Amino acid sequence: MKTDLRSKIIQTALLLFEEKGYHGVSINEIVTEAGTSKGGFYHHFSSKDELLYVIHDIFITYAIENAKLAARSYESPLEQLQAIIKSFVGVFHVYKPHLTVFYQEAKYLHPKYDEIIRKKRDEFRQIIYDVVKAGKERGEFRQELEVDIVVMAILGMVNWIYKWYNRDGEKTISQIADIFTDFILHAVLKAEYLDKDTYESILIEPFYFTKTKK
Amino acid sequence: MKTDLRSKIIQTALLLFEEKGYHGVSINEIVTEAGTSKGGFYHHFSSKDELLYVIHDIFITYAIENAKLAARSYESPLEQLQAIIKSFVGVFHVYKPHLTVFYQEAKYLHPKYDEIIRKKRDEFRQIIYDVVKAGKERGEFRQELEVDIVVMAILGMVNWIYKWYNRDGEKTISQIADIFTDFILHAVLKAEYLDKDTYESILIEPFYFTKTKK
Amino acid sequence: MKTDLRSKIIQTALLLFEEKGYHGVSINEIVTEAGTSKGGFYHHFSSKDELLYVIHDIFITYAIENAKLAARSYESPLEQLQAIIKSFVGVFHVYKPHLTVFYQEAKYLHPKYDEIIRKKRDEFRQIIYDVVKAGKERGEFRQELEVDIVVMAILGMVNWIYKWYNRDGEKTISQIADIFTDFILHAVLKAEYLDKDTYESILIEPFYFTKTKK
Amino acid sequence: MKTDLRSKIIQTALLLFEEKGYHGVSINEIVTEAGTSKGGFYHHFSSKDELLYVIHDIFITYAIENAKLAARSYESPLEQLQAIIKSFVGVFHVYKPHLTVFYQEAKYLHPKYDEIIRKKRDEFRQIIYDVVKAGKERGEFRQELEVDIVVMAILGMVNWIYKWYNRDGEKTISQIADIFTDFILHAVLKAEYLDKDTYESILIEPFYFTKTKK
DNA sequence: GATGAATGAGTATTCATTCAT
DNA sequence: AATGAATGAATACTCATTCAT
Repeated sequence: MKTDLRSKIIQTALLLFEEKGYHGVSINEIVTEAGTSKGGFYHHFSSKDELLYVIHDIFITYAIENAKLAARSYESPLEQLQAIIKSFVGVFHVYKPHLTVFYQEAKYLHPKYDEIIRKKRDEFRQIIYDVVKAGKERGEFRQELEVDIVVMAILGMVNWIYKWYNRDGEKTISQIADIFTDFILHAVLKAEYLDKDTYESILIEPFYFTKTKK
Repeated sequence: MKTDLRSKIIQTALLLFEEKGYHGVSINEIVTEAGTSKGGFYHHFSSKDELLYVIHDIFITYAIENAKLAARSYESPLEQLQAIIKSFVGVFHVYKPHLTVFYQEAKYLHPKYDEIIRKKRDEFRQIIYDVVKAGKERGEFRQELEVDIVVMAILGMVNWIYKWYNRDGEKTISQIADIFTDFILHAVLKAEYLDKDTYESILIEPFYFTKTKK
Repeated sequence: MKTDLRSKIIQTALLLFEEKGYHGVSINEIVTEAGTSKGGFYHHFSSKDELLYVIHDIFITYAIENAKLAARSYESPLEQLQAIIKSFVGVFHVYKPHLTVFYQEAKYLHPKYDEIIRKKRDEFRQIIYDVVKAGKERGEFRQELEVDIVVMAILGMVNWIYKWYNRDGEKTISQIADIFTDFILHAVLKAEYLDKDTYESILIEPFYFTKTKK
Repeated sequence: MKTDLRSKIIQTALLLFEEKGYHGVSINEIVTEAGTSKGGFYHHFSSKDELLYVIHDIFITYAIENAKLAARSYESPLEQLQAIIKSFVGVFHVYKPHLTVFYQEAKYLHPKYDEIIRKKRDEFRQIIYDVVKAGKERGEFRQELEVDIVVMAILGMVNWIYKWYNRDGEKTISQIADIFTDFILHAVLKAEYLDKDTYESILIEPFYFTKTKK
C-alpha cells in the first residue's frame, strides 16, 4: 500500500518524540527505527517540520469531529457538556503520543503550519464555549460563571491529562472521564440540577472508546 | 556584585526561552542579548543544561514555599485550599516565563537535574493532595471525591494558565484566581458549605501579589 | 519517434542550465519540466554527466563544421577569416544556450568526456590558426603578428559574446559580426589591404543565419 | 594576526575552486586543506556564498582601482587605452585564480552579492567605454567604431585570457599585453596615428607588475 | 519503454563547549 | 573574571541513481 511507509514513519516518530521530544530525535534516528532511509523519509515529508504538523493535524482534526458529534448527539447543554468531556478525555487514551507532542512542541511549528493548527484549536475551544454559554443562558448552569475563564479551566484540566495518564494506571480512561465530568458538573451546574439521576443517566460509553480495539 | 551577571543571564535566557523555546535559542544569542561573552556564560554556568535546571529550580522552590505558607496560614482545609489556589494562580503573574519554560522544556532536563526537579514537583503535589484528603476526611468535601484524580484536575487547570494568561488581558490574575477558586470549591465542597459567606470571607490578597513591585 | 523525448530533454535541460547553471538544476527539475520521469531520463542518458557532454558535443561539432565550410568556401586567407568570423559569431545566435553551458560548465565534464571535447576544441582553434598563419605567410596580414596570441584574442572576443548577446538587443547578430570583422581585419591586415572595397565585398549572409527559420 | 586564518582560507579555496570549480569543492575539503575546522571557517565567513563573493570582490575592486589609475595617469585617449590594456592584462598575472572563479562561478553568486559585484563590473566597463568614446570624439580613433560593441570586443579578448594564460608559458604577461595593445590599437586607431613612434613610446612597465613581488 | 518509490552518500551549516590570552 | 577564536560532532536536507513493477 502506498501509505505504508508514511504511516510507519509517523508512528515511529510519534513514539520517539513522545519519549525524547521533537528536538531530541534526529531524522536519522527516525528512519533507522522505522527501517527506512533518509531518502524514504523525504520522499514522504518535505521536512521534519511537516511531520510535526501532520502529527498535530491528525489529532486535532479527530478531536474536533468527536466534539462536534458529541454536541450534535444531545439537546441540552448539560448533556452536551457531559458528552464532550467524556469524548475529549477519551481522546487521550487513543492519541496520547500525539497529544504529548502537540502540547510539548507546538512552539516549534513552522508559522505556515501553525496558522492552520491554531484555527482548528480555536474551533475546538469554540465548541465548548458555545455549550457553556448555552447552559448559562438556559438557566441550567450557574449565572455567576465567567464563561471564558471556565472554558479555559475545563480545557486545562483535561489537556493536562497528557502529563500523567497511563494506560496501565490505576484508573481507566473511562473512570477518569466520569470523575472529571462529576467534578465539572458540580462546578458549573445550579444546585437544583445536581441530583445524580439527572446527569448520570447518559453515561453511556461513547463510540470512540471501542474504536481503538486494534 | 558577582551575582549581577548571573542574574542578567538568567533573566535574558528566560525571556528568550519563553519566546522561542530552549532549542530555539543559542548560547551566542543569550550572551549577546545579555551583553556578555561565551566565557562569561561558562564562568557562571557549567552548561546550557544547568541554566535550564536553575530556571526550573527557582520557580518550583518558590512555588513550594508559597504553597506551604498558604497551608500553614489557615487551619481548615477549605481555607487552606482557597489560599493555595489563590497563591498558586498568583505565581503565574510573577513567574510566567519560568512556568512556560518549566512546562515546555522539562523533557530536555538532563537526568541528573530531572531527578531533583521531579522530587520537588512531587512535593508540591503532595501539599495539595494532603489538603484535599483532609477536607474529605473532615467531612467538608464531598465523600465521592477521588482525591488523586481531583488533585490532577486542579493542577491541570491552574498549570494550563501559562498557555493563555496575559498580563494585559481582560481579567487580572486576582480575578482569575477568584473564578478558579469559585469553580474548584463548587466542585469539591459539600452543598451545605457552599453558601458564599463561608468561603468568600478569606479572599485577602496574598503576599506575593505585592512582592513584585520591582 | 525515439528521438523525440531525448531531444525534449536536451532542450529543456539546456534552457534550465543556461538560467541556473548545471549544478543549480536537478534531474527531477529537468524531467518535470520536460514532462517525463526519472526512468525516462535514464533510459536515454546514462547519467547527468552524459547529458552535459551531449550538449557540449552538439555545439562544438556544429561549430567545427561551420568553420570548415567557411574556410573551404574561399581561397584567400582574408576572405576565409572574414567568413569564419561571420560564421562563428552567427553560431551564438542559434546556439547561445549551448555556448553558455559550454563555457560555463566545461569544468564539470567527466574526464572521459572532457578529453573528447578538448580535442574538438583544439581542432576548432587549429582552423583559425591555419588561416591567420596563411594570411601572414601570403603577406596579406601584418608580419609582426604573433599568431598564437592573436588567435586567442580573436577566440576570446567572439566567445565572450555569450556573456552579453541578447537576441532582442540593439544590434542584430549580423551587425555584430560585421563590427567584429571590421575590428579584427583592421587589427591583422596590412595597411594596403585595408581599403573597404577589398573586404566588404564578401559580406554575404552565411547559410546558418537562414537555417534557424523556425 | 587576526586575519591569518581568514586569508589562509581564501587562498586555499581559491586554488581549489580554480582547479575543481566552486561546486566541485566542499567546505570540508577547504578546511582540511587549510588546516582548520568547519567551525573555523564559519567563524570567518557566514556561508560558502560569502566566500565566493569575497573572492569576486577582491579582484574587481583591485581591477577598478588599477584601471582608474591608468586612465588618470595619461591625458590622450590613445595613451589611456594603452595603459588600461596593459594594466588590465597584467591583472591576470596576479589574480588568475580569482578571475577564473570570477568568470566561471559568477552565476552562483547569491543575489544580494551579485548586485554589488554587478555594479562594480559596470563601473569597470564604463571606464573603458569613456576612453574609447573620447578617442573617437577627439578624432584619434576611427569614426566608424561602434563604441558599445568595440568595448565588448576588448573586454572579451582580455577576459578570455583566464582560459589559457599560464605563468610558465612561452610568453610573459608583459609580452601578451604588448601584443594585445598592438592588436587593439590597430583595430581602433586611424591610419595616421598608426606609426610605431606614436604609441610604442609609453610602453613603460606599469606599477602593478612590480607590486606583486611578495 | 516508462514509472516513481526508495536509497544513502554527500552537503552546508549550527552550536555547545574549550582554552590561550 | 572575561574574551572570542577555534573546535568538531551532530543535524536537516539534497539528489543522482537504481530497480521492481
